[in-house]
Amino acid sequence: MGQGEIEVTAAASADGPGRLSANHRHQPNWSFDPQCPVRDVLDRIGDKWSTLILVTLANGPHRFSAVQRAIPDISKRMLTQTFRDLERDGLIARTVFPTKPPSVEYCLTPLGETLLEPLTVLVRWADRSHTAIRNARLAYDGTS
Amino acid sequence: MGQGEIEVTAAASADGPGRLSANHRHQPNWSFDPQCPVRDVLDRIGDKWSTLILVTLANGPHRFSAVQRAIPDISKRMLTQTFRDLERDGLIARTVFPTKPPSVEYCLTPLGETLLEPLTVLVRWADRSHTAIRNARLAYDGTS
DNA sequence: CAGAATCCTATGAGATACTG
DNA sequence: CAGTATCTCATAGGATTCTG
Repeated sequence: MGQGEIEVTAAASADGPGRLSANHRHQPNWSFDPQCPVRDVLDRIGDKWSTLILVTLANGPHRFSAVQRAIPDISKRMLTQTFRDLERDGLIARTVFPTKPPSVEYCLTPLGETLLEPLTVLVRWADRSHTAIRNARLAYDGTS
Repeated sequence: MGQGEIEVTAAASADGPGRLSANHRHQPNWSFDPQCPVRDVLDRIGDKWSTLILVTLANGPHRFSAVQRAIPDISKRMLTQTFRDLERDGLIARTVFPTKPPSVEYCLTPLGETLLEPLTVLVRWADRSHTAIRNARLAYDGTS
């Protein structure tokens, strides 16, 4: 399986995650149902901050404020909330050090580390393609 | 570069896309600024429908209604809007066939196809990991 | 320092009805 | 069929203030 040929059935593997619907044999022979596990997970990852936080934690544990510095425009509210969500999903772990002013450290769990590969592939693509995308936008906006 | 070692500098390659900030040499020596190209692109891909639509178009051109069938709960409004955004970003192309009831076909552009690899890697991860995530959620909710 | 609690607003997104 | 046009609502997320 190279690059041009994509196995769409990846979204609908044998054990049922793809939640197959009326299979017409060809054409749209699968669908992304609302409670499809792929969507369930992607919806969570697809928020504004999760990816950024996970990639930030890619090179080791970081403290609350360290992550905030790495992502300048995230508010403490959103940072806390996203941390909780990621922790709930088992992607990051929270460690509290009972020092004078308490310090908290966040790090990736083994599960979270497995997400790094897909994410960095995506980030690298974004990095490589942003110029082409910007040009496309300019062209589109100019044409309209 | 295997799996455990992630090159975070992917978000800040040589030509500047990572938008380096105050480089303290170690620790948080980079940051995701608001107008960082990576974020610019990720924010768009990270909406509720883009990924689903792109993966749907992975196996060939689809008509408006065909995509709608593949993603049952998307409204025409959102489908149209997301199509426009993806077209503007140069990821998909729109072709109108002037038949009696007009039919429109959407397909990936070459640029859009390059996004398929990152996306399917992510989808496959979601497919593999959703069980672990669900369990983590149950454990977390139980603990609290 | 690392949050928790409120308050408030922008916008993502559904429902419905109309059209070339 | 493939949209466009409104209307409406939920909620993601920002700003601010307070605390162990």
